[in-house]
Amino acid sequence: MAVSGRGPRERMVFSAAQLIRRDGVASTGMREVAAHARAPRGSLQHYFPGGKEQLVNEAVGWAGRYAAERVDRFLAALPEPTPSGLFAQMVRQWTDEYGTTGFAGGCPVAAATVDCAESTASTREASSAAFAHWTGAVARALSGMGVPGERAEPLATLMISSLEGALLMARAERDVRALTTVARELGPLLDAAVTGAGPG
Amino acid sequence: MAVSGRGPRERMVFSAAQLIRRDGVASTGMREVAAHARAPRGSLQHYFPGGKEQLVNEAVGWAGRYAAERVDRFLAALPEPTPSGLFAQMVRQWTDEYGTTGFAGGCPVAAATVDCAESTASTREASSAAFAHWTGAVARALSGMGVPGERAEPLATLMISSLEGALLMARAERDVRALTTVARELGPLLDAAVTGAGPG
DNA sequence: CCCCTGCTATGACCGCTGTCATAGTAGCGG
DNA sequence: CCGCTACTATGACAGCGGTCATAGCAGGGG
Repeated sequence: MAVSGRGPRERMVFSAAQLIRRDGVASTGMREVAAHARAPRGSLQHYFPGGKEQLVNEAVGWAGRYAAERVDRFLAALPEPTPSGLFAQMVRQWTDEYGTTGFAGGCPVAAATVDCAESTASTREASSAAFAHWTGAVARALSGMGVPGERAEPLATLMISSLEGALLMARAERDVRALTTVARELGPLLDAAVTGAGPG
Repeated sequence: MAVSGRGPRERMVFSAAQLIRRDGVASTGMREVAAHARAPRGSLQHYFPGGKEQLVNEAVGWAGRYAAERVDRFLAALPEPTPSGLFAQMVRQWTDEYGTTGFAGGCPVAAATVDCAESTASTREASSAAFAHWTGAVARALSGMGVPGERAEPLATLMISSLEGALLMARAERDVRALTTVARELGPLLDAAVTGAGPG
């Protein structure tokens, strides 16, 4: 359950993301990352000469790419794609995890933003890029479903914002209530955008 | 700009919330809190014999009460209260701050959740209670505007989730775009609930 | 003056963290 | 065997963290 990628470098980035999303950036130690990845401690300074900052940034970047790729996969798996269906899948991924393995982890990008937005410029930029990557994937998916171009990105932002916030509440409450609520409440609004009739 | 409350104890709780929402829980030191509050270091173990955990929990509780009280004040200040108007005010508070003092801080409850949800049970409970307090205030406000009772809390959850998530994106991007977007996109949905016609 | 209580003041301790320095090993081309 | 490169192995260091121990001070009742 701990190690998956092939190379030690890849494993360390993956492990960093795992630990960060559980304990936050500051509480995650370099030695801990190496141990979790079953990688030698000496490899840290070899693969990440930029130190912890570099490792964290790569973990955040990996998380952003992973989230975007997940969106693509959800889209491909939907029999007949609708915005609400996609959002339901995105939420479902989390309710499934929380139902089976518990409420240990949140989103690593959120953790990096909270911990480093003010202190570490490069990490804040990595978080921003990760959000942009993710938002872009969702917006493209919406466009492909018939959502007008100028409404795709705002709706993608709304989806990701709601998901991130509901994740926070779900972890605090140890209950998926907030997640299922936002999925249910937002569904009709998202599907209504396919017709092209939007607000304001 | 740093100190406001009267007693040293109150000031330390307030300062803790300020520093936590900027740097996260783990990166905020006790000595730093005392200095920020212009309070003597020796008072820490006097007022907070439970250590950092107690101080953090009280800061989170304070933030929850403050958020709820803010909602009440927004409600009272609105000429003719609507759900979208309330949400716009809640969002506006943040866009104003980010416009004037910069993107240094986020929500202390979010920070505490990210940093302590898995490691410190009492802090996770404090976060949960803070969210519940806040959600309750919003739900009561919605009810007072004519939103049906069974729809008030889900919508309140949606509002707070979207706000929290947009806060994360705004800090990462150093741009209030996500905040204004969720306010604009969610407004019509919220106002539509006043008529009583809801989804599903 | 004494004692007690609320609060403040400091210094020390220990554990942990990121980082560096140094040295070692494995493999390989020549 | 040499030399080179990629990677690993440790030990040390300096800094900072929360916490504890101890002592000081102010003030008020008796």
